[in-house]
Amino acid sequence: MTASNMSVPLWQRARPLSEAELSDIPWLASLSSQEKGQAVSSMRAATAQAGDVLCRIGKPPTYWFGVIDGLLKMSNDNSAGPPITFTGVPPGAWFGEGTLLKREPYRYNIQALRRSTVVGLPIDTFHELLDTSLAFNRFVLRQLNERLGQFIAAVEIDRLNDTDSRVARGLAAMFHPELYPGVGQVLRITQQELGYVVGLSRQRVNEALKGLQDIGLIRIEYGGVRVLDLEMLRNHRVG
DNA sequence: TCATTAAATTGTT
DNA sequence: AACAATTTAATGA
Repeated sequence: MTASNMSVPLWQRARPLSEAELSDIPWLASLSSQEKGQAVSSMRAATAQAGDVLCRIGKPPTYWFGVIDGLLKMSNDNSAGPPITFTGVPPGAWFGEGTLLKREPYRYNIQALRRSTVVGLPIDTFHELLDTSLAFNRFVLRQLNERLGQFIAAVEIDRLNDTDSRVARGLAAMFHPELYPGVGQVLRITQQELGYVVGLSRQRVNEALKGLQDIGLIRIEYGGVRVLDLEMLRNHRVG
């Protein structure tokens, strides 16, 4: 899967957000009307094709990103060390605040696994909202806290180095209701895409999914997975 | 809206 | 990696 575009042209095709898209953004509702206007007028939506890169390791921070529709992955390919996918990035996700806060270069790549609708809030607006809006601060803080919990869980599972558990954790992470409110009970992801996210072959993912389905944690659907017991999926271990 | 066809996805070897 | 079976998406009457 090669990137079909160069560094930034994704945002040259950017457009204002539709009403439906705006209503899908959870933190907008808690802003004052003035702050909301500020955010809405500076935000841009764009369609990323499969393989498009939204941000690259080492590039200066430009936007706070949101996913309206589709699927992205966060990884460290083409950096020193082995390629590792940190997580899949499903609809409802907002990310990049850590990099923006420190005004440091991105530490990961974000790439579209399939055609996706993404939103960018410029870094300047991001900081203005941080300086003026208590509600916005609360959202960002909660976001950072929830994600910290996810990464701790990730380290825990990776120590076990069990592939079934990696699939379970990767799935459970993307079903996180606070971080990814756009997902719901059914995550739209193909087994091929899940393979990219957890770093396994499609065949291996297929076997792991069947195992998870047998013990009643998920139901495999065409082009997606339905979660039946998120708590058990999170804590899944072999044996 | 329905039938037909093409494309995508899955399950299996 | 390749294959067949199944599901969805697209097309046009």
